[in-house]
Amino acid sequence: MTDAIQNPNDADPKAAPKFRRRKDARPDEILDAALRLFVEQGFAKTRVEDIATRAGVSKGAVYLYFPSKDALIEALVDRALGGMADEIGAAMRAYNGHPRPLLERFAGVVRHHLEQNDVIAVPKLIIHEAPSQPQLARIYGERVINKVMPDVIAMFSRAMDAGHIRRLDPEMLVRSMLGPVFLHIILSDIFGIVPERGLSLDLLFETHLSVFFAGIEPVKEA
Amino acid sequence: MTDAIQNPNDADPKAAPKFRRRKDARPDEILDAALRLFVEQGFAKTRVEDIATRAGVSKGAVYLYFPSKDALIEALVDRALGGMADEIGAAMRAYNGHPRPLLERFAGVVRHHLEQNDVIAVPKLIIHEAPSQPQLARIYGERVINKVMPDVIAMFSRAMDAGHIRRLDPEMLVRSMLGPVFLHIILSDIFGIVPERGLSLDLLFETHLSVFFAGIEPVKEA
Amino acid sequence: MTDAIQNPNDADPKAAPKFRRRKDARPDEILDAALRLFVEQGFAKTRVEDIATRAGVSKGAVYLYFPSKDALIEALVDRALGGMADEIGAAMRAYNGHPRPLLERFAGVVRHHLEQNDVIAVPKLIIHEAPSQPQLARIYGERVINKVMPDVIAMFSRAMDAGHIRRLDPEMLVRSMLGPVFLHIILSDIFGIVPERGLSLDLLFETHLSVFFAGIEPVKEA
Amino acid sequence: MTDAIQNPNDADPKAAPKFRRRKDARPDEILDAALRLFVEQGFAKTRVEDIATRAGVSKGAVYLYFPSKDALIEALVDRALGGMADEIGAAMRAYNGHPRPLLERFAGVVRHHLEQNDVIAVPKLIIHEAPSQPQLARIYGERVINKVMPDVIAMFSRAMDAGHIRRLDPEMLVRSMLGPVFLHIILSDIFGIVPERGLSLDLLFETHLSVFFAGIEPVKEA
DNA sequence: AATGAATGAGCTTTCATTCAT
DNA sequence: AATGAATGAAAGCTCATTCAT
Repeated sequence: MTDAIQNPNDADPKAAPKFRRRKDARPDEILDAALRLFVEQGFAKTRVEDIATRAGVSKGAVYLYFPSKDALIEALVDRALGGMADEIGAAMRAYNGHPRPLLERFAGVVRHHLEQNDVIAVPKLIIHEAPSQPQLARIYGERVINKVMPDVIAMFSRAMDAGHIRRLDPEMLVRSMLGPVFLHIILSDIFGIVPERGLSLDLLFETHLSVFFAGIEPVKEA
Repeated sequence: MTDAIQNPNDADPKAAPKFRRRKDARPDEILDAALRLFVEQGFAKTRVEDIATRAGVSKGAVYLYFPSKDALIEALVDRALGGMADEIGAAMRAYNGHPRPLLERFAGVVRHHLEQNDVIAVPKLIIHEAPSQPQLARIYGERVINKVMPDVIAMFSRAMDAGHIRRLDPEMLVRSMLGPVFLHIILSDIFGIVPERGLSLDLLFETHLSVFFAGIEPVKEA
Repeated sequence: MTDAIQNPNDADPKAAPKFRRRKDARPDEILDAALRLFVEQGFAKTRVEDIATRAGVSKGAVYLYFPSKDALIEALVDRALGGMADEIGAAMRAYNGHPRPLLERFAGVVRHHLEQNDVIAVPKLIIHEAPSQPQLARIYGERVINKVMPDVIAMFSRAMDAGHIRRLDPEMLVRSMLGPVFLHIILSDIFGIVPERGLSLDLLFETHLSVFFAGIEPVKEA
Repeated sequence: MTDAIQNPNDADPKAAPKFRRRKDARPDEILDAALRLFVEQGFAKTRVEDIATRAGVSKGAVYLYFPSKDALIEALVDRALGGMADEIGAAMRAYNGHPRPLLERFAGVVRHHLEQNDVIAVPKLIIHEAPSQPQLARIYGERVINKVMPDVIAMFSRAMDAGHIRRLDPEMLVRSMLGPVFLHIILSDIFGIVPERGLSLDLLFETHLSVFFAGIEPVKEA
């Protein structure tokens, strides 16, 4: 899943004059090219020919693997629906202690992906294209968000029951947990608003986690 | 602040409840129609003729007031840039006490607009169209976000100096403050993910503010 | 006829706050404006609104006097069909001596119009618009050219009979007489090819008439 | 010289009398269709779709080879700029005797093209479209007229120095030489004015050359 | 399997013409 | 008589999709 934007078409197209690319690589290369261009310029502004060129194939070849331009964006979402959601869900369900260690572990993973700028591309794409491709948002919402959300909520609920954190609406707590990171991404991605100091992600996570965990700590009796 | 997308028929000076119309209201009516359609279906999928029809005029009339389709989206952003940013900035600069009352007041305003679904439409539009219309994001970023952000940051800094809240990076604190609300909007708007219980906005603000303010409270000495 | 481009809209449109322009001036002012613009940019590239503006009236006013844009160009040709053709024809028919004095007199008239750049505008217009407005060329050809041509031919024939000039096809002689002037106009008008020295018209007429008259002189017996 | 509008199907290297077609001939076929229509109806009145239809392709195919409608007319002029100007110039520069034989040879070439109605089409087009496409006139003027003119002038000057013809302004002499032919073309093309007797071109050249050469003959001493 | 020339529906934009005021 | 806002047909151009090679 993480190779979503891994090997777009490593520079030299005719470097392997004999080793025909493993057949199955083609569709993925096309999707990689499409994802990049969709994120860069939006779905509507991206021409199928551009995708083909970027993927190092001909326009016609795209249609050998995908029946339409719309199918490309759907395939992109499909490809991104892989294990992650299940993994996260499983981890959440299996967890029982104070949320902090678990969430800090996930923070590390998210940070990694943000730096790689890979997996994040698909959600970004969906946000941009949601109005014109509502089915995407629906699919992604159903297959990713609705899959993970209940497990996170349940994890928070257990933590409240166990007294690890104070009692709050667990569904809204998810927004408090993810919102700041989400906003940070949007600000830097769309508006190019990046804090002046270099390691902004470090600072973001440090600050956010500090506030969040202090904010959900059980109230200390006087 | 509320005039960002105010109904162009307000403040009608000289009755004439049925005729009138021409010339004055037109541009605003067209922008209203455009905004609605752009948000509903995206800029690319919206045809100029649709906008005209929705505004109750002919295709040609749109070009009487706006030189191109692109100009429509720019005019929309321009129209939304009114006083709001200045007002918020001024309020922030004038403020000196504990952030809570100030932010709760703003929470109320934001809630109101979320329920009206008016002013929020333009930022939503920008988020969707950012890749294909980068100049929009730039303008909005420069004229709104960069205008308000420093004042909010300064307000947080003063509050830290005064010991009202604990010392944290104020720039990141802005993300912690706004992020959860922002994510809530995106989740409900794009993915249609709405908490089952009715008054989700109440719950959102209650939970978020509770966590946020508890999270930034000065550390109590042992 | 020579006022065709005389008074387009002498600068100040509201200089005569009381003396309403003689009603009948309007159509002529519109035609003047139209002729200028048609010659400058061609018929197709000229918008009715531009004509109206140049004439100092509103777009709608043009349609008060002319039923369509096509009608403008036809009216222009009509207006140019005035006396000149008849005058020239009459002069030709009345003439009986050696062609030289007569033609030199006409050369002076042509020179004058070339310098004024007025009457010449309509034939120029016809040349440019002939393919898209064939009826214009037809009318002009029938009402001007075919009217004058026979009289010139007859004049040449009489001159041959009288032994003033040598025997040549009189119809072709007309081309020899007018062609060089015509080409000079085209070269300077379309290609901007103007001889370096200043008084090119002087030189043109001097050279051309010298060659022409020497060329048609009766052959001297050895 | 004759390749200016040469049939694009010449020189077909590998038979295939029915298939073939694609890719190679297309641009020329489109230009041929465009030229015919531009000359027939003018640039503005000709729709790209008409050109496509006439060329036997679809509207889109035109844009496969030419980026815009304007580019078509420019390509037409470009295509016509081939060797002709150079050839004529070279012939003029190389020539030293009495102008008559040289010019009579060229008269033959011109006659031929007039009968073929091929190369002449482009200058005609330029004359008609000059006001709306001034760059065409500029290009043609620079690359054809200004290229040939100096050589013709120089040739006349040499002939004067050698006493072959009498001393006249050589620049104006060019107009005397070409003007009658030019006017003949315009008269027949635009106004449909054709002398009644059949072989008008024969008569034209005979008369014109007779007058011209008699007109420039050195003055005989008494 | 792969290509890329060709197609044509669909969109933006222009502007002659109309008509309420 | 005069205006200029409004109309909508018409045309240029794009690009997803097809298909002969």
